[in-house]
Amino acid sequence: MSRQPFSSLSLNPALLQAIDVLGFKQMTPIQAATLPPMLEGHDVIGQGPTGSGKTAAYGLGLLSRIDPALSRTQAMVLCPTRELADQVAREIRALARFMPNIKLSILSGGIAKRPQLASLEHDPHIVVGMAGRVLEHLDDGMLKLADLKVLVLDEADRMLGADFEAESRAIVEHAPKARQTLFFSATFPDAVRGLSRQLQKKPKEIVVAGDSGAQVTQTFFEVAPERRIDALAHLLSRHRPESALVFCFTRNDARDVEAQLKKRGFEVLGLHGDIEQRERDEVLVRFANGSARVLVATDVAARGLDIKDLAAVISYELPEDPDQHVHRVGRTGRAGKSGIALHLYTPREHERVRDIEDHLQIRADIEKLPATLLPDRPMPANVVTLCVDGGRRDKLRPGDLLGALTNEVGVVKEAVGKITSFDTRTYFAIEKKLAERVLKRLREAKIKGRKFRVRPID
DNA sequence: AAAAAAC
Repeated sequence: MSRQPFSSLSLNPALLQAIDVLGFKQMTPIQAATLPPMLEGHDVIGQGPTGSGKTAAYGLGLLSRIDPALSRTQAMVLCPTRELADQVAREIRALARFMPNIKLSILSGGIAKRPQLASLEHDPHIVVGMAGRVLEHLDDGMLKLADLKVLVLDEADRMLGADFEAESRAIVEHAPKARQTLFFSATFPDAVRGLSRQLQKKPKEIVVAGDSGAQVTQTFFEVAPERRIDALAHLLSRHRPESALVFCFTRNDARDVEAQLKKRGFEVLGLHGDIEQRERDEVLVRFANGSARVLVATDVAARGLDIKDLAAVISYELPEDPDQHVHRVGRTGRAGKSGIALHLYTPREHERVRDIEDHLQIRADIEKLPATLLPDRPMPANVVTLCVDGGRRDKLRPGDLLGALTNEVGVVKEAVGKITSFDTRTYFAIEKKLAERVLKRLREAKIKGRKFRVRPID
């Protein structure tokens, strides 16, 4: 199939400019297949491999239908985790960068409602969020959907699965009948296709052949339950991936594995539902920055998260649902990059391997662990993440803060790796050997007459 | 079992 440039579509020049700045060249197959029907106003079911640009596809689709001059909520995206909602919001903001004054609000739980209420006072053009908090705002009458044109269910099979179905449906009830409804995911069980008939109108069904993880080498290892943690340490010590996301079945397991690995000298972060949201956000920033190379998580991290250049996915335990396995593995090998996936299973979980084989029509590569496992070889990180607190939003926006800091403190500029900004905070990744010096300079720096709080978050 | 509103 020949790849086409975005310019072959009748996209708004502001969007084409953003696409150019973001460095997107041609459309990916899922983008090329879903954008034309979306631009014509059709409902769409878009199934495409993990890491193939589905967010940009529906992001461009919904932004194309927004009238910036109309201060009403015209598009809404629902996601299954808070971290994913944040990421989707960042991506849409980046695409909307050259559109005039597009307002986007993130409506997720785990944080105070008050700032969200303020953001809803003048209706945002776009809302990205989680079903629960969105429903609260709808019930309170603070979020109004009378002018909604586009509703997106990201990870649609999850949003319409048993856990979220009722909430998703309740939200759809609040939306106008005349709307465009878009479903996107890498996986669509038949049951969800059935639900589409109730929520969508004559959807165009697009399936881009699922070579999810084509660039990922997968290997399965059988292990006795009592050797599981040793096997994990062995795999880490043996492969020493630049970064590794380790999946556990339960929060308890995730907490245990995190603690055990720490005890053995590994630098590890944890991400799961028992951790406070603020901490979860920081953990993800630190991991993405490379200030720890191992992240132990539950399936909260299984879907959608785009962690740049993630080298390895490791299943400490396999999920029961083979689709969930597809999503986990899809955290690596994104956008044509390569990756490895290593999976541990006990004899009694062998059936899960079979299910994966049947479901994905693959032959699992099963390898034996050596009788003698390798000694622990921890993987120290060579960067540190600094958090710069920019104070109140109305005083200084993240962009200004960043510009001010890099100008003022020259050393930062050369030392900075990745940068992530949230509402009032900016995170810098800095090489460890430079960190102390930079930290000192930043602490002394006054920008626009104000002092900033700077702290390492490691 | 996980996630998720919130308490």
